[in-house]
Amino acid sequence: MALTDATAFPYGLRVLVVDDDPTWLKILEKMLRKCSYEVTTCGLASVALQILRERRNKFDIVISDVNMPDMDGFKLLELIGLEMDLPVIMMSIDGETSRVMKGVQHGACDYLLKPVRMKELRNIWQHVYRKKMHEVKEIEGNDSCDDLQIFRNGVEGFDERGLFMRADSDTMRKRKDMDKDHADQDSSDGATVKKARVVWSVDLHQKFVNAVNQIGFDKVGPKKILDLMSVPGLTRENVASHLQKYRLYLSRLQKQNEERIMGAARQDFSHKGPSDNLNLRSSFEEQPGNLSNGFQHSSQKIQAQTNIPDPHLDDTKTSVPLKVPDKNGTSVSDAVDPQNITSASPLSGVFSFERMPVNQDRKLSETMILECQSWSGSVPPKQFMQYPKHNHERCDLLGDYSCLPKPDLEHPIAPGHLYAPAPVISMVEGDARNFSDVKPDLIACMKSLSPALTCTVESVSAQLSDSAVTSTNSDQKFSSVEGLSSIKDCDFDQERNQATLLTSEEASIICGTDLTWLHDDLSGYQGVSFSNIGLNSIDLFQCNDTMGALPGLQNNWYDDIELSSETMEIQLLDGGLFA
DNA sequence: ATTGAAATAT
DNA sequence: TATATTTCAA
Repeated sequence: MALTDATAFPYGLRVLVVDDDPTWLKILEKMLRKCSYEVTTCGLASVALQILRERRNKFDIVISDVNMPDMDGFKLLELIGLEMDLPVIMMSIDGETSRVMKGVQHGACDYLLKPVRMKELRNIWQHVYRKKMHEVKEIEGNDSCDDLQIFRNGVEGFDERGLFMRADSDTMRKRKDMDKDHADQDSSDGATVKKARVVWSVDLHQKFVNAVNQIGFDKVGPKKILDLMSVPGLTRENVASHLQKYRLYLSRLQKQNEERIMGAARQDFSHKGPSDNLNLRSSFEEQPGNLSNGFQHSSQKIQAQTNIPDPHLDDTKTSVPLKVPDKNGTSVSDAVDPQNITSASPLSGVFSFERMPVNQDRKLSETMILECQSWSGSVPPKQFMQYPKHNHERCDLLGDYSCLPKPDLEHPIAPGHLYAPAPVISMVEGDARNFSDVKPDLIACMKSLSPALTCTVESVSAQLSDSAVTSTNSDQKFSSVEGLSSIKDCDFDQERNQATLLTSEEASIICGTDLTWLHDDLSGYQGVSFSNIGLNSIDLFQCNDTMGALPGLQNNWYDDIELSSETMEIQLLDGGLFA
């Protein structure tokens, strides 16, 4: 009942701790303070007695070690019981039964063994409670009130001061800076106040994310984050807790993706060797729970999620990454030096994995990006969609054409949406040849999957969402092309596409359905920092085979079968398809 | 002193 | 249940 009820916890009970071991004294003091007791310490039994005599009625309970150099602990116990009738708790390093018994017999109300647990200390108020209860009953014989009430009255009668002060749930933190005038009400008596719960608002989380990204995921620590966030009142523990949750979240995402990838691999390539994997897999990100609940049906704003490639399946031979830009070179990434990023520029600080060990932390950085999209509060939840529940089997490619997104739905834009309409730069015509040269494996794979689809990859938009982008920055884009052979080899018009041809890192290719591919071949890139790139879509190929016949087909690679069959747009276009 | 993990609490 | 806090051991 009330004894264990936290609401009955009496803050501010005055405890005298007696122990000749200064270390223990310190530990106990700290723990007791944490339990919101008022603590006085002393290292000698005789001194303790003296203090108690001098400050009669200034203590509610005594905790004393049994072994004291100057006086036998039991003697002290006896004297205290005799002179001031305070509840005394004995403690010792050993739990010898006879001693414990002796302690209890001599009037100890409890016997604690070192090391003393927080929980035990937290509960010692109950002894005061019991004692008081006893007194109250003796005096009034009144037991009609509920225990708690009696306790409160009784203990408060002990002393004028309220002993049950606790924090008002909401404003402990605010109080810090705003409550200057009547700050005495509950803080003057030094009673510890219960910590207010920190609510990780979107704003706060954004700060957190920014800090994490600035520090670098590999060396984040609660302390550093706390410092960077510079939020008054926020504690390291708060940050640590949040970081814990954050990491949990990221690993969950990663796991989901891996599972999905594995599943897709089994389904799509069971007949092929692993080397045929083009590691251009995509899938929708699972909804991060509440973030998107209620948004699944806000169709047009749905943004397909990034996929994390499975490193194990990754076959670097089949995908030719962009050349790794020299860090000291003139790559765009130099434009924003993560080192120089300050909190004043929340946007620029988002991707700064510069010093992240490339291969080890790839997953993390990828996940980071995921996180940025889905976890960051700045991203409208509606851009995410729920992973459809329907079967994940591959649909027949041709059969799927009918439900492929219409061109104008290629880049669904919501008002205030993170992604602005993407200017599309068409590549020079007649690149099929080059495409084949570039990506023979891809072609082969595509052919094997569906001959009709060969070379129908029309437009690949590179896009990488920026976690820190707020609505006002909705045009900010990260763009890059990767997973494809060197762009130059493709006869890609460098001049015309200069803005989008980022020699970048951590970029992703998004197909028309806004799928983002994160590629493992990007290893070596760290620190995405191309902001302000206005283009977010690049028409890489114009392999004209089937495009004419299938005008509605945009950016649906073989790998998108699953995806395209799962997009909301498709559901909209063909409502019955996934009913 | 810090940290991550686990136990707890709300 | 999810999320925040606290404890605890490394």
